[in-house]
Amino acid sequence: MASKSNGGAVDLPSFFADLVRCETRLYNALNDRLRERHGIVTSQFEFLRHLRDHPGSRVADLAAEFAIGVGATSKGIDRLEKRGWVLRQPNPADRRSLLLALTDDGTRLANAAERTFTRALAALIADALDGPAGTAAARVVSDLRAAFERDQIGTPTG
Amino acid sequence: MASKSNGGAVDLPSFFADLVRCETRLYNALNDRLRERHGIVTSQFEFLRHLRDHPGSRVADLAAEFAIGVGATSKGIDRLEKRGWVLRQPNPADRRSLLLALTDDGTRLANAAERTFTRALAALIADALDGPAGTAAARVVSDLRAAFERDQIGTPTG
DNA sequence: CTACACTATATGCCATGGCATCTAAATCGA
DNA sequence: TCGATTTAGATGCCATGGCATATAGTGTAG
Repeated sequence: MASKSNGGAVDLPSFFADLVRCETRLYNALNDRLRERHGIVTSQFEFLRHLRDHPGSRVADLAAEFAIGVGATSKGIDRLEKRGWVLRQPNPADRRSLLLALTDDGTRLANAAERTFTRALAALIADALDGPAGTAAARVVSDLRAAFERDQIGTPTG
Repeated sequence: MASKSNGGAVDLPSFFADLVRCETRLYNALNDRLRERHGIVTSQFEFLRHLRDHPGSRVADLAAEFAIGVGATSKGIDRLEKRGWVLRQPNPADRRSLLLALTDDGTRLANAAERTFTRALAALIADALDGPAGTAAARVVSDLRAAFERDQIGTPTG
C-alpha cells in the first residue's frame, strides 16, 4: 500500500504537489490575461490593489503582507514608480521610511485590472469551489494562512 | 448562479490570496530546511524526485509535469547536471531528444531530501489537513489540478 | 531525393526574488 | 548627551523563469 495508515488521511506530498501545480497554472493563466489587457502581471496587480486599499503602506508592510523580502519589495515598487503608478512620499513621523500611494493612473489601473482579474479568476475556479467541499477547502486554506502568519513561518530573511 | 448563490459561496479573490500566500510561505519554509541540510531548494528536490520515480523522462516531460517552460527546465537540468546528480543520455530512438536519469549520488540525495521534505511538510500542514475538511480540501485541489491539466490552462509558451 | 514543416532542446535577454550589505535615522542605556 | 544597537529602505550579486530565437534532427509530400 502506497498510502499511510488510516483510511481518510491526506497524502501530504501529493497534496503539496497538487497545490503548487494549481497555483503555478493559475498564476500563469492570470498573468496572460492581465499582461495582454493591462501590461502588468498578477504580482503587480496585487501590489496595486493592496496600495489602493491600504494607502500609506510602507515597503515593509507590503513585504509582510506578501511574504517576500524587503529588498524585492523595494525593487517592485521601483518598477511601479517608474511606470507612474505609485508615489513614494516622505513619512513625516519617521524619516527613514516612506509612505506609498497610488497615483490617479495607478488607481485607474488597479480598478480596471481588478475587473479583468476577478472575471478571469471566476472563469478558472468558480466551478471547482462551488458547494460544501469548496467552502471547506477555502476555510482550510484561510486557517492555514493565518497559522503561518501567526507563527511567522516562511517569512523571508530580508 | 455561480456568483449569486451566497450563503456559503467562496470569495474567490480572497481564496486566491490565501492560496498564494500559503504556497509562498510553505515553499520558503521548505526551502530553508532543504537548503540547510542538502544544499538544494524545493524545486530542485521536485526535479530529483520526479527523475527518480520516472527515469528516462525527457526535458519536455518535466516541463509538462511542472507547468514551466521547456527552456527553464533545460536550464534547471543544466544546474543539476553540473552538480553531478543528473545525466543526459542520448535517446537512441530520437537524436534530438535526451533521456534524463539520476546518478547514484542523485538517487541518494533524492532519498535523503525526501525524508527531510516529508518530515518538514508534515510538521507544517498535517494538523491543518486533519479531519473531513482537510480531506475535502485535498480533493478540491486535486480535481482543480486535473481540470487545469486536462484543459491545458496555464501551460507556459515554451 | 528534396524541400518544407514540425519537434526537442539549448541559449540569450530580460524580469523578478533571495540574501547580504550599506546608509540613514531612530532608539536605547549608561 | 553620546555611543551602540536596531530599524527602514536601497542596492548589488546571484539564481531562476518567461519568452523569443537558434540549432539540430525527424517526418512527409511530391
